[in-house]
Amino acid sequence: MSDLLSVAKLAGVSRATAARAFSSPDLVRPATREKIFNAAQQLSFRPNKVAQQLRSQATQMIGVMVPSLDNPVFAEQLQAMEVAARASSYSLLVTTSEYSPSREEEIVEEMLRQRVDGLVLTVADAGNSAVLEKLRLENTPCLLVYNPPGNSGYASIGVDNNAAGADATRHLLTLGHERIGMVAGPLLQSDRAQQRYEGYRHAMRDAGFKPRPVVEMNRHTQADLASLTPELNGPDFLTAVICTNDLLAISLMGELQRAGFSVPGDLSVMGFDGIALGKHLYPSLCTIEQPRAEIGRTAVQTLLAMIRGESCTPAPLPHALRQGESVGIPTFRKSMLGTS
Amino acid sequence: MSDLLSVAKLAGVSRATAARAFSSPDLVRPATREKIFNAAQQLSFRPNKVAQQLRSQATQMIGVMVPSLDNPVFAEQLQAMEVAARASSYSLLVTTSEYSPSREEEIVEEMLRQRVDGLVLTVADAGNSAVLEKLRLENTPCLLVYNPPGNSGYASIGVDNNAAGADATRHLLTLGHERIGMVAGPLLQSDRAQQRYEGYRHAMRDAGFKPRPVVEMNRHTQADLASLTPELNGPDFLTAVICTNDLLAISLMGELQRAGFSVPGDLSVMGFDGIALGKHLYPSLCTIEQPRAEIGRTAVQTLLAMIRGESCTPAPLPHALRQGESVGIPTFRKSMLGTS
DNA sequence: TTGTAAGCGTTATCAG
DNA sequence: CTGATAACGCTTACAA
Repeated sequence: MSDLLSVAKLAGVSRATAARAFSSPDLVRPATREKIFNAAQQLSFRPNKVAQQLRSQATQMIGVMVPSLDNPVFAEQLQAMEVAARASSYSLLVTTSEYSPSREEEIVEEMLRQRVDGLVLTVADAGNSAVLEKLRLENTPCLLVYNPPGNSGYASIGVDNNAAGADATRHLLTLGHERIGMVAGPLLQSDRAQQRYEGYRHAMRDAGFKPRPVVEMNRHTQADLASLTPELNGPDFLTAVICTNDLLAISLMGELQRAGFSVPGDLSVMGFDGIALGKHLYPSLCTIEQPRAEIGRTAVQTLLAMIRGESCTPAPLPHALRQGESVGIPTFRKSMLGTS
Repeated sequence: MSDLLSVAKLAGVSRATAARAFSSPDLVRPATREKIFNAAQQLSFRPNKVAQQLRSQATQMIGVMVPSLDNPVFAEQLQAMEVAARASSYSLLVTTSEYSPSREEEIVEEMLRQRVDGLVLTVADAGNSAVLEKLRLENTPCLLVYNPPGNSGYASIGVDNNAAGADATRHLLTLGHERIGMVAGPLLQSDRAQQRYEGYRHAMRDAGFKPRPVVEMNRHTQADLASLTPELNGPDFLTAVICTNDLLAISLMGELQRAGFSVPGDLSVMGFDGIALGKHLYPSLCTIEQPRAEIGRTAVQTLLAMIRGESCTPAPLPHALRQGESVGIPTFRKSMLGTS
């Protein structure tokens, strides 16, 4: 591949002049500029970013680590980040940690070696993270996404999970539900799920009801009905559940219906995240919508500001309740209304 | 950030020796090696990949371009690619084209400047693509994913879309459907959708039925019922449809049910892709499953082989019919069975 | 306006 | 086994 020097030679100028023709075209006389561009074309010259990066000590690359792209929340966030980054002529180096702390460390080390200008991470548990500890000693700007801020000393982009969990709960309470449960994936692997649970407990207590223990599933994205069945029977059976993410909620709805339960007739189901698909299902998924695209965009913009040396403390982004057909009035209420 | 030279100085050796301690440890005496490692630790030295890349003229980075990460097919493929790439110590530079040919060109140009070792692309239409034309003049290895091979002269990883479209159709025919339609997003933007349609036509004709024109939606991932309604009424109403991707199918099912139609009672719906979520819905989505993870993995491995200089012609990967509750026996058949 | 020359942090070749 | 030195392709003072 041809380089600047050969372009310069062919154009009959020095390497410096050729370089300037590209980086600051107005510093070079139009005539010579033309000669240089022509030469470049003939040689199909293409500037070498690696060399630029080495020389300028900046890569214009940002390192992104998410737990898994199999969950649309992260994919949708990444989609937005990519668009935002490209708009500022940054590139994205993308990795997935598969929720494993050891992978997290390898990945970050690798990205630091690559000299990314900054990092956008979603870690398992920001309050207790080896990677973040190590990163504290570095001076590469770093920003969290989805992880609750506060636990870690790092800036974070996301919603107030605690408040959002409470909002979800209150929505169900308002409809008349009292026996509300919470369904989560492996809890220890998700600080945000924990916060959502806190919000739930808070709202339940405020309303005078006893919060129940989390029903914990083995996987983050797939509910298994058996774990929930006990809560669906007996005198104290649930009339509604909140899942800590949409995939869990969707698969739970499927399992329930397949087993002959009606949603929301027998059980109201709420999700959390607001992935695009949820709107199109039937019944459509009632959920707390995180502004995934805005989160992605804001993450990029905030990180770029940090890279420029501006210090900034991002505020939580607003979540929203998305109504959906998967939630209804609890059964006992409906009959009361019918007979009153 | 400290560099090799400062490590060397602190260890009291030359830069070359320090370098060797890392790249070929057995070429340096254990004692000095230790000194060097200690010095590196003290200075928290971290090798600079950018410099290595410049020097070695290889980045160990592969450039990936997909249309959009909002569609789980691409996200799931990317997830697998990332794992496979990291296993071979390659990194992924990820971009989205948003189905826009002009973006496709910018992106590829950018990646070539970055000197990625190879490219994995999913383009709108491989048979008629400016990017691919341009790339033909370059010597950066390039591999397509999902795009049908043959049209472009580029190797491609994916299933045989034609055969898969025919298989889908035959599945419905076998169940007794005769009035089968096909629903697609903007056709011109997807060579694979076109091939799937070809397969459908072929299978219909083989069975002695007249293929119908595609019902084309405005968006790739969201069906709108109004466009389909005409086909659902009249004497010639459809009993089954095949959608060119799962998102389309899922949203169509939702719309139908919301409008009071039963799936599959009034209309059987098939998808195409096999995204993970489809299995968990109710009714679960009957679809043609593309082995997304295997596609991602194979793409990486094939590209790495090409980078190593091995020439290889990948074979199409096998697709599979995934049974699902969204497809049933056509109504007129059911009543015939009932009264016979 | 253009040229000269010194790096950016590695690695590889060739001597010692 | 170790050291000096020359690239890799570009940018940027500083000079002319």
